Amino acid sequence: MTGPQTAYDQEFGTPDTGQSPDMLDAKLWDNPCPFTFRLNYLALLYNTPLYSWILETYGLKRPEYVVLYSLALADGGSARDVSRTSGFPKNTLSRAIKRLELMGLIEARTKAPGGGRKQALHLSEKGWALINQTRPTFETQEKRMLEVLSDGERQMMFELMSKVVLASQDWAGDIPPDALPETHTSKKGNPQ
Amino acid sequence: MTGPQTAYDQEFGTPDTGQSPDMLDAKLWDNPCPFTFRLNYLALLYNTPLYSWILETYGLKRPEYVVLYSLALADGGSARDVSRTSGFPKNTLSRAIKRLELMGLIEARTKAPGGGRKQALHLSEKGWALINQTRPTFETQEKRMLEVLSDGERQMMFELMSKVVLASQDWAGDIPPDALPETHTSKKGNPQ
DNA sequence: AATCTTGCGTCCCATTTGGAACTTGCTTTA
DNA sequence: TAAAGCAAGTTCCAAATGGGACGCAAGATT
Repeated sequence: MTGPQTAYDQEFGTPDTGQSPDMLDAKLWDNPCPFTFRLNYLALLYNTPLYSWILETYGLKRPEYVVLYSLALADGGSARDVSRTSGFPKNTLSRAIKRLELMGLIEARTKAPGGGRKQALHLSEKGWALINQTRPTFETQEKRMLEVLSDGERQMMFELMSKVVLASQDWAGDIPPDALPETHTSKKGNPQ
Repeated sequence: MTGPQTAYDQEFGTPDTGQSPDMLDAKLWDNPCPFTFRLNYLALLYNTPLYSWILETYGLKRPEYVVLYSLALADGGSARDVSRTSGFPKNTLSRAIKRLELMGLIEARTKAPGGGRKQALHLSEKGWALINQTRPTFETQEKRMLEVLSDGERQMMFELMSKVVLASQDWAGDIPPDALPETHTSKKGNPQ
């Protein structure tokens, strides 16, 4: 379905419109993808302030902090593991890890630089300290975020989200070919 | 790329540690922030293939497509509106809009370049065509994503997410000062 | 009206990002 | 055991990104 619709009646000449058609409302209530919009929007609202706080307080960029956080949860993990569970490409993480090593937040890898095969990474004493110092803030933010929900609702939410994640094998990875509106019928054109 | 194909523990011949940490499991089940991890993880799995498909098929980068999608939902919106509802900074959107205009996907703004005040943006005929052609794929992906849930569960999920979004005023924006483990003064608490 | 204030859009430029090719080393196969 | 295959990590470099300063228009204040 493609309702081209305009969710909000379009004004033709929007008269200066002091009140623009509240785009947020449109995205929330008139969106063909209401779920994934909420997903992205909440992630945004959650991540942005936290990571900018981390940056100005500790000088760590997001991929760097993500590595620390990941190792705190799965000590001995590899760069590849972090990549797969966080979405950052491996070269970005390679850089991040190099810098963390330099800062003494993760233990120096014995493997000679030049890249070997899977390298197990470990937080250093300092790395653990930083995580213990910062993680509570992330936790608190998540708690605040879910404060509107009752205990039962939170539980339900958790179960539903888990269910979707666990089934992600079924839908993630690639676009279903039959969903594609003519990817390459004729290379040029899309003659509509 | 985002096709995690069971590449988990392939071997446990790791010399010393021996354990294969399975970081994904740790992040799912051992995370102090289980909700926001799922949020980010699902957003990642959803966005990545779609936007890379858009890029190779139509040559539009993510901020560009986001502008189109936003206008399709709220025609006449401004760059600022898109920024606030999508999280991209305004200069990134300024560039995106310029390019879309150049490509004829949004109607040329009358306002002289040099920046005026709020400018209402509108999709062109071509812009609508592109959106009508692509939006179904986004929709399908969302449907596939939620296929594991029953109708009732989907409904519940939708309501819970909406509730959290609607209350976002209460928690978004800034870190709660009392949650901060001492930003720069004497440090106390949270040792360990 | 004159002036101040606010806030949108643009430009400049240092920094960051990520695709692609490469290096290295484990694993498999013959 | 040699050779091929494959996957983790690194490097290179062009491109994208976003902070900050600026210009400009529409309220707000007097």
